[in-house]
Amino acid sequence: MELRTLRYFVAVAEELHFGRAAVRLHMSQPPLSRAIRRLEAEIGASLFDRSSAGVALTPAGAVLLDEARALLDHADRARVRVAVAAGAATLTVGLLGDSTDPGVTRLAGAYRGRHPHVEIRVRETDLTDPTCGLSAGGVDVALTRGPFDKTGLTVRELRADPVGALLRADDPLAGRDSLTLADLADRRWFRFPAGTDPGWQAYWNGGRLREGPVVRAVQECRQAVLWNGTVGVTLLDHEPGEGLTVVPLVDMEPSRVVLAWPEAGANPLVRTFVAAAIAAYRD
Amino acid sequence: MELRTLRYFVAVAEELHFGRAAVRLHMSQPPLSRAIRRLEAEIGASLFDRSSAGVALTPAGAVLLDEARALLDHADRARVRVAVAAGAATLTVGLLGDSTDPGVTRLAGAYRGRHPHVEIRVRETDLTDPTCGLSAGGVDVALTRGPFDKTGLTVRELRADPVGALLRADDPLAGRDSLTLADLADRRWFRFPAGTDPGWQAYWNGGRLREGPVVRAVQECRQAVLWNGTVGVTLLDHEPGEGLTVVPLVDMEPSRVVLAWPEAGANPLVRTFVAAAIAAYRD
DNA sequence: GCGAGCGATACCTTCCGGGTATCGTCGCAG
DNA sequence: CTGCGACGATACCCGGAAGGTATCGCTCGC
Repeated sequence: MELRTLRYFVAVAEELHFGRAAVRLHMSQPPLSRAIRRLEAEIGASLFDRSSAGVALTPAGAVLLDEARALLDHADRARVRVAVAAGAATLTVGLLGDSTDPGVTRLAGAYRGRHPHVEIRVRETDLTDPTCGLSAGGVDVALTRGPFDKTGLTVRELRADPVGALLRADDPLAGRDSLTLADLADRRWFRFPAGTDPGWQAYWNGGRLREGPVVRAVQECRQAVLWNGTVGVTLLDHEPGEGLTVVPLVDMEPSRVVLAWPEAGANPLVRTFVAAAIAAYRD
Repeated sequence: MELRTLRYFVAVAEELHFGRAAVRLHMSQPPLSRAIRRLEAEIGASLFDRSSAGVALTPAGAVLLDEARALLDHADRARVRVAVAAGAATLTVGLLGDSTDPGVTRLAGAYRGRHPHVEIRVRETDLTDPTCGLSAGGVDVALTRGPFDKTGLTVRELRADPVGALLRADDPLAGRDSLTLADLADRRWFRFPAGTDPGWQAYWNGGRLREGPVVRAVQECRQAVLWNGTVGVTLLDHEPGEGLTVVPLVDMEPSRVVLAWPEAGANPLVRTFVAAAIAAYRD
């Protein structure tokens, strides 16, 4: 009954679906099934009813779910206390510049509530670094958006937001209910400066690099759209700003809010932050 | 920071000596050192000061010791609660017959205090089965004495008691301060019935099988000594009984109180019982 | 009746946790 | 001051567990 196994169990118990739980755990389904079976053997009781109707918790499983959550939470708190005792109780969170996501402040607040002795520093970066300083160092964990080069990083998706084209209100396409990328194929798109992560750049360009003005921040993007009709991609629920409208792009991947942190050598508090973030975004 | 690693850490922190901790954990010293180093790397702080003067806890280590104990205890309780929910909250403890060890009742009491919802059944056996019914089945864990055939069993030593020869008070050797096995080489020793564990039989015969009356219980042994001067081996601090004395045997291994349980397929509560027993015997 | 979905099984590969042997360092005794 | 013993660290090896891919068996809905 190791903690890792309990994390597996909690994932399955919450998803009530081995496949989805495996995705959440970044592993494939067979070893997860096996781990749960071993856990059941060790506990001496079956934890799930697997029927054709789906997966359900047994009474013993329900008890273990409570216990496992409490135990994992306890472990997280223990980690933090040790870090505090070691004088390493600072966590630097990288934040994607101009983010209007209200979850961020709620998240930081929730974390401070759980672990009041940890000092959280937020470092905001412009749009040209989707890792928010992770690759440059000095940042322990980044709350940002994909996609970007993941080598050396662990990435956990928190949410997916549908996106749309940001257009001038007087654009011929501004009145449409929805658009496809083909509708915008011959437009100018804004670019990021040379050296920006290619995957990130390509995403905001709807799949391929195109010509257009170079910008670094959300405000610059808006101005580029206003000034010369450059196409921008933005979140559907963003307030577009004066003179601008947003039209849903039906064939574009949603923008994924992700948490990213170094695979190794990380600040030990990162795990606790990740856990808190996942819990906060679950609602 | 898995639970197993924390158990390792607690052992080292309590022994303040890697070698002894490794013995206690039934492993060798190098992997233990490595595990602790990995834990320190993961925590991001050193937990021990290793100096030539010995091993000492750092402040962070002291905090982790508290946290780890609490966490391991929490895990044990969680185990028990799940077992209770699964309706498997019965533990059958085998006890070596005629044991006068006062720790046993204290132990059962301590366990009931920690885990009041677990029903403990005590099954007492005579001296001919040192595994107290473990090998026969129906017993989850045995509180007994070594040595015996350990195949398929895990054995944990709790204490070692010095032993002496049990002699009639009017025996020529009864007045001696101490004896060696050589002093008793030509005596009759009691035997156990055929089929009794050979190592066990040999131990109480001082190393080799000898001729003598067949007995099954402590009272029979005493009577055999009284009736015909047969030699018995018993604990130094046992009350020998009317007409009998005990003389220390200086060249005999002490008698070890041990806990034994099946290596696999065990009742999941066994681990919690073992933990409680070790804690109770530590004093 | 058949395909899709889902958990279980089979089997392979990799790596971690365990082992033994040995080293480096330090205190101590002769 | 030099050899020796104690002790933790290091080097290296091996078996098994944990992870992966491919596939099966069952059930359900169309």
